[in-house]
Amino acid sequence: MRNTDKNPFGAYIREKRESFRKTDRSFSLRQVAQRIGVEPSYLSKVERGENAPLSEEKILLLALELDEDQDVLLALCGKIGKDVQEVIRKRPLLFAQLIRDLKNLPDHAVLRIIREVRDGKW
Amino acid sequence: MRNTDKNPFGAYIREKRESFRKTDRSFSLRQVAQRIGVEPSYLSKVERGENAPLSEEKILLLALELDEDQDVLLALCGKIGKDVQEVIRKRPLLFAQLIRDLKNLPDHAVLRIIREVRDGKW
DNA sequence: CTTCATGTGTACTGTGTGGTACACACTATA
DNA sequence: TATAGTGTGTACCACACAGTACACATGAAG
Repeated sequence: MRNTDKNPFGAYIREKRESFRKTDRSFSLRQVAQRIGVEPSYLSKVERGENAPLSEEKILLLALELDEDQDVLLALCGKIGKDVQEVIRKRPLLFAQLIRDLKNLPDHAVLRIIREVRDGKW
Repeated sequence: MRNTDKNPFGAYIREKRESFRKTDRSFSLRQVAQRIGVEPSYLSKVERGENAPLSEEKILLLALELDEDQDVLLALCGKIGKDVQEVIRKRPLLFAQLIRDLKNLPDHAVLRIIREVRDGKW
């Protein structure tokens, strides 16, 4: 596999950051890097997809910065939030199986379950 | 935290293996180690909780060996199966949210959902 | 023209992961 | 009593993860 492989995370956040930057000069790479707590050179590598992994903590900060969904950004990095992982690990028989059962359901069916759960029907 | 911390995985599989061993001498540490493809000294460290991580692949083999549930053994190691992870990463908005919503539901409620999904009601 | 901010290249680091290789002491057994 | 098998201690290893530190070239702004 090539060095700059097709991981879309870097390109995605770069685009998002630069779009913010058009109206807010505080969204330079350097300043965003400082706000999420990494060196500019490192964020640069991240944005160019140079196999520079971000920790979950930084990804969550970046999601706040760029007004993105945390779970989506984590997923783009191949990760899953620790809180979600913990839910599964505490009741693996239940949750691992449920997820496998839901794997092939279409979105609208999963959404229906979510709605029913939220309505407190359970 | 102490070196041999309170991770229960090692003690758990040791007990299980030794119970098998009472009726089947092929369940010595060495032979099981060979069957799952690690060095005996390493499995020894695993069983004594000496911070010796097993890869998912070996854990799944061990689950077959010891007639244990794969997801449960993985969970005891603080891991989640790659297949389950992939389901979540492919549709993070749906699944991460669903899991958080189900977090505090009692077992029987989750089971009801599983049953309904399996009955094809969705 | 200088000065400041910006993005990037290069080198380096510590910790965790997932192991191997081999020697050692003990035990069962034939 | 040889010897085969058993569990363990010690040393070592490669690679992934998650970065820092600093120099450099460029571009914008005063």
